[in-house]
Amino acid sequence: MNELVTIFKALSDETRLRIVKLLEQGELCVCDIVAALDMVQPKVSFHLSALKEAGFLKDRKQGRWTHYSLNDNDLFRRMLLLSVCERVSREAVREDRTRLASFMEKKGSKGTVISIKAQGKRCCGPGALSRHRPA
Amino acid sequence: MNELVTIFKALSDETRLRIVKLLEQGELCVCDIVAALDMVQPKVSFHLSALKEAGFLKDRKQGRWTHYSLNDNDLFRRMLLLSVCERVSREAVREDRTRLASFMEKKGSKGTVISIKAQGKRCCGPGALSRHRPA
DNA sequence: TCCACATATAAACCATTTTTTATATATTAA
DNA sequence: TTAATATATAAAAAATGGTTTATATGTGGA
Repeated sequence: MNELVTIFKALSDETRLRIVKLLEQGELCVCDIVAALDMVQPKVSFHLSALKEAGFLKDRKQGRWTHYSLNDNDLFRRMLLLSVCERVSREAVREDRTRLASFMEKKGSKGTVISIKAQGKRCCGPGALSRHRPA
Repeated sequence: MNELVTIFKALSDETRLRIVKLLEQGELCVCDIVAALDMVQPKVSFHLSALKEAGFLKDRKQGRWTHYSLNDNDLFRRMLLLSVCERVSREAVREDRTRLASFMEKKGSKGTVISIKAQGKRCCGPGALSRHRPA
């Protein structure tokens, strides 16, 4: 019962739903999410860790970056993530997407990028992680 | 997005999951639930209203009693309720069931019962509301 | 080595939720 | 009408959750 409570609690916060919706497109590192949500980094880390504790996210450490992505190991959680992505309108996260895109661009042009093969890990939704996604 | 948060918030509390699990068997009035959970009545009313606000319950007023039951109008919520009932173990609510049963019996023998046709409204789960259930 | 960066964690603070206690409302029975 | 019962609501207290600010940790580059 406790696990169930943790699962639902993780999804009962707007910021966390926005994070899920962002990750629908594929993995992101913390600084991407910080830019997309336009929030301070500890706040984002707090919510990421709530989602991770509940089993919704996995992380991949690489150098100084931590990349988070939706965790599709468990069918129930996957179904919930899918429901969330379906139900959070494109409109609701348009600005997040805009900020993310412009942050990505800035990173690209800065030349501080380390080249990584894009990893097409996806949990749900129609799109696929397509962009070349270094940090 | 707000509605989604409300939905998940409603399910992210142990007491409310216990209530859902109790109502799996069919409608109950507040005093039944109070007895089953062994909690004070305003507390139970508070949680019932959270579940109702989120669209998980409907109520039926009859005389001095309010009978609550799972609301199966919406497919998404129904799926969530089903998931909850599936995942909350029988063990986890055994004592609730025991207290409920003995409360029912007491009511029955007290003779203060008003006769109502049992209503087989069910949302999910294998059992059906079978008992003759007045308040 | 030293510095800058990405992220995590801790502590203090603020906000929301839950619980308790008290009381109000409505209904039925006497 | 009065008393008893079932439930709801309100206000205060307690608990939990989220945000902010400051700092720690770990990594890679100069």
